[in-house]
Amino acid sequence: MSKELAKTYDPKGIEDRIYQKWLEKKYFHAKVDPSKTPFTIVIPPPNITGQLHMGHALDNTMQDILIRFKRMQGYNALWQPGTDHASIATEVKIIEKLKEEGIDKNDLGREKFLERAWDWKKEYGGRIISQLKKMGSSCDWDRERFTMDEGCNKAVTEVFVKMHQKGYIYRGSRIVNWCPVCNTSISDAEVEYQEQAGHLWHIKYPVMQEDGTPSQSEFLTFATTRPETMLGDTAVAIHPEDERYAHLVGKSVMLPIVNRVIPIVTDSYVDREFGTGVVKITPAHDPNDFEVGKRHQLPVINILNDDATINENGGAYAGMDRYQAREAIVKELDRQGLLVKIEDYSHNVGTHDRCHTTIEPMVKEQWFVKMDQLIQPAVEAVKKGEIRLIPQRMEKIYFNWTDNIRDWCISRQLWWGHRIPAYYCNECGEVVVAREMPKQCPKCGCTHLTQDPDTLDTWFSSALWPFETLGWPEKTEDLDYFYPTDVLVTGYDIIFFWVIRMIFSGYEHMGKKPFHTVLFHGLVRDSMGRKMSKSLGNGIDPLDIIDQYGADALRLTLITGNAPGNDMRFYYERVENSRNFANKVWNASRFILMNMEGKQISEPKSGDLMPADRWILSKLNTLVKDVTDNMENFELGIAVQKVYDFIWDEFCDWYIEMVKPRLYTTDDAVSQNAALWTLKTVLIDALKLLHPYMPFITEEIFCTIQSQEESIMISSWPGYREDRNFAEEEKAIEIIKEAVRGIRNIRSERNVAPGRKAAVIVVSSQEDILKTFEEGRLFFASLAGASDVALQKDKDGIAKDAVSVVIPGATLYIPLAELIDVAAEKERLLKERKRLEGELDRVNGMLSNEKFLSRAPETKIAEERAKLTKYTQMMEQVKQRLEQLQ
RNA sequence: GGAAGUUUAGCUCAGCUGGGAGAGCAUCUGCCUUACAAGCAGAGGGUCAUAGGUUCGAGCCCUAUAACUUCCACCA
Repeated sequence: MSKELAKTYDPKGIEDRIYQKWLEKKYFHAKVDPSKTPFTIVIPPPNITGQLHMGHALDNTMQDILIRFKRMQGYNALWQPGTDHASIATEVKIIEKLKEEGIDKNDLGREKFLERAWDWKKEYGGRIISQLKKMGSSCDWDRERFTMDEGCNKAVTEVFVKMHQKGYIYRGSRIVNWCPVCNTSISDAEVEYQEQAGHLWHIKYPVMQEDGTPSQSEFLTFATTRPETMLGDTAVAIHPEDERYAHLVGKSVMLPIVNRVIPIVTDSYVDREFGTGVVKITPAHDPNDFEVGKRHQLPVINILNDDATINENGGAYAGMDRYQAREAIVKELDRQGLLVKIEDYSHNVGTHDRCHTTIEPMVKEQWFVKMDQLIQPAVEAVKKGEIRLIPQRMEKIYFNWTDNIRDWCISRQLWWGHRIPAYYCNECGEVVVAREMPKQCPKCGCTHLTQDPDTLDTWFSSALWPFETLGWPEKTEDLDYFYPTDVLVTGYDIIFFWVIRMIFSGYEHMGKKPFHTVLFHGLVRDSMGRKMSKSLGNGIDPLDIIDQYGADALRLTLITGNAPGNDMRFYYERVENSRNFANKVWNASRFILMNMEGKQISEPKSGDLMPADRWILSKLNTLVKDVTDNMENFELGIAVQKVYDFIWDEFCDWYIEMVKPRLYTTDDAVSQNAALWTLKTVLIDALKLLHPYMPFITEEIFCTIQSQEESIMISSWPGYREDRNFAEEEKAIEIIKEAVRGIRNIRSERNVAPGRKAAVIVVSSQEDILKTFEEGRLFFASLAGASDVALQKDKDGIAKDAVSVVIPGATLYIPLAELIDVAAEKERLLKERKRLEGELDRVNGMLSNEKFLSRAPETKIAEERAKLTKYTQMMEQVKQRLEQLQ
């Protein structure tokens, strides 16, 4: 590798080359090693249908930062990758593709369909993986898994059988959410409610008289949003204490059109305040009605086919679409004089979160997971802090769900997925749940059994992800060593789908939590705050950004200023800024390399370090401590902000500038060596701190400077060192910085041409301050644009009207003819006096407050006392100057 | 209906356990100073939503209010 670096950083080419090297060197690979502590993250497996989007980019950046950080700290870091078969999402895609070819799924048949699905997986399953590699993700690709690979299949079957034995999985007729387009049931979590404008139809049913005929005058009126469901009505309900209808208790009504006599039942589910206080009961198509039906032993009449057309129970309406039937039925009721009125009504309609079809509640025989007991350890774990959610407020959302937990419908009428390991006897109907197809029916002994055609909810397998990827149900070394994993990083949008289910599954099957920390991030939105979506066309492709600005710039953009769990907006301007920072780092390194050229650099003796060297080393030392602390606490955005500020402001804008005169103009080899050694040392440690965030550029520079070392990613994380804590030098350099800023300020204010040099006279009665300036004379002159720096104890010989700068402990004079303007000088000093008066009032106020002195911590009081001294001193200097100008 | 979040500089957002308000972008001024114009130096800009309270001290804690956002439930 050449030591010649280009003038601007160009990530193209560099990134791929470096990633290739990492792969070849197997740096991402983690092996069981009892001498090291493991640190494990399992990736939220992306869908095989998926393409990398900004959400993935953020998610994976965070994981990679943590993994690289821990790896450098010496942990045996494993980032377990893989992909998800994404049952319904993939099946929908394949059906679409088949449609383009004019093929219907059902004509193709299950086996052929699955072949197509596996082809799809082969073709697209790898796409997202290669995209993750572009991001720089340091996953252990040797361990890549798939939720439908052999091991995961085994795990799923094992879990299903075990939970069935324990009674946690059961089969039953329940109201499920049915998607008539996808032709499958879906879980409650997959239902998305949308506010829709609709109508409220007020309808009346005639009350049956004693003689068994419907009354012509007495009716029960109620309202409904889905009039077509009347075909399946098996009762009407009133509140048991509703006096208005007390006389009807025990009577019946005639269900029009169908001409079925149905009972009037009383149930406290009815809200007397709503509408007329009467509810029609359709047990087959409404979850609440289903419950009422159970309580009153009402018949359940399903009136819908799976595609939401009316079935044979709908008589004349059979075959009609649900909405067609609705119209026709309303018309018929109107004709019979039973339609009271139609109101506009806006209400929430459940839709399928994938296809946004209005779901139809239907009674179906499905498989469920009984949740009430299973969820308990998951609740306890978060309550007791065994599992920490970041940010903590996610706990409330978590408990809100667990407190209202409902059984989980896990069967799907799909083909792509884990087929349910349940077998039905063709002869006697016996249901057998087993790891393999039984040879014969245990009840009747016949050999004709058929496997349940349904597959499992895709989240059923991902719930097992943290342990199935490590080898479960086998007892593997990996499982023993890496489980429980450490941190899970994911978006808050899948807390119910995935996070909670992994937690209870971990406790249930492993007897241990799956991870100790869940780090949530928010959504990446567009610059207008909208969700990025295909329909809006406002998505930004991370790969385009990588192509334009580099993966490092993208990663930095996503993590900077992003607090856990908060949504963020994506701006090109911010990526540009990140790119600029990369360039800054690049050029600082280039500067250092250029100056190192041909020189042997050795570690200087402590006494050979200049105050500026000690200052930056001390600053770096503090930075190392702070950044490590922040990262340990998952404050990734704060940590990188500090590294950014340090590199740009302290290191580049001050230290490098301070050091230039030593490199350019001195013949002092000892001082030069000290400067170069410090530059290199600080740069390398800063690069290490930055590496988890910007892996490529840091690697490129590190390898160029440290040609004898092979990679920054396996170098060790810097530690805080007591011997690099230089409080005195920090203070001294801060004084000089203040002086430089003061002089620059005046020069700028008074429009002194940058090239115009002027002498500076530093006047201070304090030996230590004069010494500081003496030691920093060289760089002070260059930074303050001074032609000469004179140091003196008093202001003898200085023109009375020379412009001055007051800093704590010293007054600086610039005897430049064009700056002499007594009036302006006075004005400035008066302004400064006013500012100091304010400061002194504040400090004095605090220090004269008895309660402050008795209650505030010692350190705080000492701090304020120091300020008092400083401001008093400065005030004295300002007053003296003002007198001088009189 | 229940819950959570947000409200800080013109814009987008940080601000860790309460101890003198920060960043990026944008704006204004001056600089192509041999690492970097993707840069350097300087400047302006905030009653931290409102009203109370706790505290020696509140952007941060408590209460209420307002606006916006999101999640959960789904009463026909």
